[in-house]
Amino acid sequence: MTSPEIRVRFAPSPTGMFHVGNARSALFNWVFARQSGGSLVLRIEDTDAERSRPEWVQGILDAMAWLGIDDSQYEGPLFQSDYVGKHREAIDKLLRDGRAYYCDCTRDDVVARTGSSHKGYDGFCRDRGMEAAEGRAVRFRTPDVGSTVVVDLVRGKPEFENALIEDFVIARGDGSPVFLLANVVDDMIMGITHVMRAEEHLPNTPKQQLIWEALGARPPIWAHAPVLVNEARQKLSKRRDRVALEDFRAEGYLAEAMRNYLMLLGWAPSGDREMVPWDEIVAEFQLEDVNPSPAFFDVKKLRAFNGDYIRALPLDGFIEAAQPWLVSNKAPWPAEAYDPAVFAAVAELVQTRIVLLGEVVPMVDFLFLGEPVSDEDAWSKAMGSEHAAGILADTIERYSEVEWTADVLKTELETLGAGRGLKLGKTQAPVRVAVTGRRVGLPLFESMEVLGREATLARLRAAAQRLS
RNA sequence: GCCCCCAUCGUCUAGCGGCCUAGGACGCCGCCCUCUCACGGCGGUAGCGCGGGUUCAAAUCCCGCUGGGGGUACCA
Repeated sequence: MTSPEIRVRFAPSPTGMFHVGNARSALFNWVFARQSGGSLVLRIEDTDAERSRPEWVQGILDAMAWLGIDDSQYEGPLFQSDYVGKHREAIDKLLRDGRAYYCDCTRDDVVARTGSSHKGYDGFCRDRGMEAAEGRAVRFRTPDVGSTVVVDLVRGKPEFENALIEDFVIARGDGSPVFLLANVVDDMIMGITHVMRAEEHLPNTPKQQLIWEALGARPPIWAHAPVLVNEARQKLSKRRDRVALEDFRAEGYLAEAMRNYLMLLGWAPSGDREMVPWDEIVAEFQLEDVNPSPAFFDVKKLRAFNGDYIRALPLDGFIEAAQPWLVSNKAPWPAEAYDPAVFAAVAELVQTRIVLLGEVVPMVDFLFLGEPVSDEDAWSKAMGSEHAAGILADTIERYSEVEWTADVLKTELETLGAGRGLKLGKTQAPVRVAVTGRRVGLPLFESMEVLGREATLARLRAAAQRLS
């Protein structure tokens, strides 16, 4: 089963935020390398100087580490720009072997000749025998006959007729190598045996395979995973859709939930299971089992997953995971107002009520803020009842003397409401808003017990005064 | 236009010729639990795109159609 010679790579370009599609490709590659005993290479494809930016490189590294793929898990990062010399050598070889030729046609020339902007190159310079010169691009001479069969682990053997593949550019007029070629040469140098990437690269594959063969090497085995799509079933796009991994992380998605969910897009573990321990996913995943049809990146399902993962955390694990939202500048209260013991006292109640870690804040802010948040809508709904003022007054009176435990507090309010013919659900509403500022939240009596008699009474009095 | 890929509930999927009056999960809708909101429990809703074959038997195999998607750059 173990095939040490298997080598895969993840080759993102640092031209924007790391998005969920990148994440899935990284995960697929990593898992494949892991379970086959092979290795993973991280290669940053930074040859598009126009759009590449160094901070995006760090973004890639950080995002991968968050998902559990840190630099101990891969070779690299290697940079494509360090290999331009090799790319140049490959281009020269192809030129020498007659597999490529110089071309000085502009795009406009081609369009003018073919009468169409999407018919592809017409082969005009194929046999003009031009020498190297400033501004002349290099084109790969594709075969006129036969076909190129791509061996793809998820799609079988797509076949492309060579005559339909245009003579594509492999080096620009300024001599710089183009992706199609650089990508192949890098893979060759790095000993890549399996190339797995998203489906959008499938049309490139016959061209790249032709380059592998022209360079005298055996092409890798390919695997094209389906694209991730939005609700309209279009490929996820960073300009149109919310896809930045960093944003999900900032909202409070757990890395474990994210990577488990991502693996489920196009693949399913054995049995009727979805939440699966990571090591089992690593053991079970098979590229051959990947579903070839596009998958909708469903945030609703991701949310449900995240909630499940949060609830599955041991209590101390949950408290730790919530820390960034509790003590950083993301929290609406001053740092000194935060009391870990207070949070610990309600943490279990919080844990079952949130789906995103960021939701801890509105859940516990009444404990750390000097005053409850102001919510006019909640106020008017809870205090609009004719009983509100009376309930508040009675509650203040009773709560001033009773034992301060959740059970007692509850019993007192219950009997107090019963005297007015009200169920607890009704009676607690004005008290909840007075104390926490919100209509919904943690169980009221436990909340008051933790808040303490003094603060609770102060808030009840403030509310009673405002009402009168 | 041309090339290529894809096609099971709204969504992600299980299914790899008979075990399927199609299973699970999310969503949605009820009910139970209940101090609000959740959690949890129970139940329900909803699907094999269409037409031809092949076969004793097709969601599963083949062909066509339709529909969707990707690509079509001196971007990656």
